[in-house]
Amino acid sequence: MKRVVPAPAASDGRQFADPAFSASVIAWQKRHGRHALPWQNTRDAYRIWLSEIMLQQTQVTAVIPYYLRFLQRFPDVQALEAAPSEDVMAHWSGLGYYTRARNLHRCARVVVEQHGGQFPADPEVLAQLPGIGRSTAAAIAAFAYGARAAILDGNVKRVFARVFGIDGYPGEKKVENALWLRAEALLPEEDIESYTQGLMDLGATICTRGRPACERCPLASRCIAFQTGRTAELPVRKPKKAVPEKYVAMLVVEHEGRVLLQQRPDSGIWGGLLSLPEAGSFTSLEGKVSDVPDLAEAALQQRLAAHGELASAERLPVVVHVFTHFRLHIIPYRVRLARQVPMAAQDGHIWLSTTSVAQAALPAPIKKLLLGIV
DNA sequence: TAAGCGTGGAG
DNA sequence: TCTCCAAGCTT
Repeated sequence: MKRVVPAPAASDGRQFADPAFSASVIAWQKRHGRHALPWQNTRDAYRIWLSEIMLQQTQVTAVIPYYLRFLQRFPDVQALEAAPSEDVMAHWSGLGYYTRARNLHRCARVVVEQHGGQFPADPEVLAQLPGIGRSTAAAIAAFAYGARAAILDGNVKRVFARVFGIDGYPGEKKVENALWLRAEALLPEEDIESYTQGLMDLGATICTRGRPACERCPLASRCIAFQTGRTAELPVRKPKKAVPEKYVAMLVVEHEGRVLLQQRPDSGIWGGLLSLPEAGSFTSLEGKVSDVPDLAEAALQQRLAAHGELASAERLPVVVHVFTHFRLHIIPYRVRLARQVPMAAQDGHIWLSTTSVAQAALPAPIKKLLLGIV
C-alpha cells in the first residue's frame, strides 16, 4: 500500500519567489535611496569595480576619500595596470585588508592583457578575476551592465535574516546557502540596478544593526523580526572568541632625515606594505611582556651591525593596535646612528625621507607613530 | 570549512 | 573604555 509522500521542497528556491518583494524595494529606492554616492550615476565598469572592492568590509564614509584620491591618480584601468605596485599600495595605505590592493592591481593586469581593457559583463567570468567573489561580481555586473545577478553582502544578509526570520549565524555555510537561495529567487526581471542598490540602501540606512528604523521600512509589514519583536536578535551574532595579545619590538632608525623601513612579505598582516624593522615578537601564550626589552636589545645589536653604528637608543611609548582577530602591542625603540653603513635594498630595506612618510605605503598605526615623532 | 585579513565608527 | 562589525575574498 502506497503512502502519500509530500512533494519535496524545491531546492532551487522557486518557492521563495515573490514579485511584490522586489517591487517594494525598487519603489522605495527610487524615492528614498541613495543616488549621489561618488560611484553612482556611471556605467564605467572600472569605477564601479574599484568602489566595490574598496567597499568590501568597509563602510561608505571610510571609502569616499580613498576612492576620490585613487581615481584621481589612476583614472582608468590602463593607468592602474601601468602603475608600480608601491604606488598602488601607497594609495591604499590606511584602508586595510591590503590583499585587496594587490588583487586589484593583479586584476587590472588581467583585464588589460586578457580582456582588452574591458571588464567582462558575465558575473561568472568576473568572479574568476582576482579579488572578485560571487557577490562583488554580481554587483559589478548589475551596476555596470544591468545584468540579472544576485548580491549577498552584509546589508542583504541583515535584511533577509530579519524579514524572513532566518536563525543561525550567517557566517555559517548552511545559513549562507539559505540566504543565497532567497537572494537568487527574489531577483526581479527588470530594474536590477534599483533593486540591488535598494537592498544595500535599506540595510545601510533603515535596517541598521542597532536601532533599525522599522517605522520607515517598506518591508515592515512582511518582516518576521519586526512582527515578532526580534530585530535585536537577528541576524544572529558571530560567536565570540578570545582575542590573542601579541607583542613586537619595532625599530625607528633615523639618519640624516631618513627613516629605515622594511618591505613586509605578501602574506600575513600588512602584507606587501612597508613597515618598521622588527626586533623580537611573541604572543601572550609564549612569554611575558617584561621579556620584550631584552629580546629587543639583543636583536637590536644584530640589526644595527648591518645598517650603521649605534649612537643612541630610546624606548618610546607603547602603541596598542587592535585588529579583528588579535591585539598588537608595538614597543618602539628610537635609534640614532652615528654613521650609515652603505646599504642597498638588502632584505627589502629602504631609507625613506621623513618628509615622504605621509605618502608612503605604511600601515595606519605605523604612519601615525612616525608622523608623531619625525 | 573555518580562519586570516585592517581600520574606524557607532552605541 | 569596550563591544561589535561594515558593499567579502582567499586559502
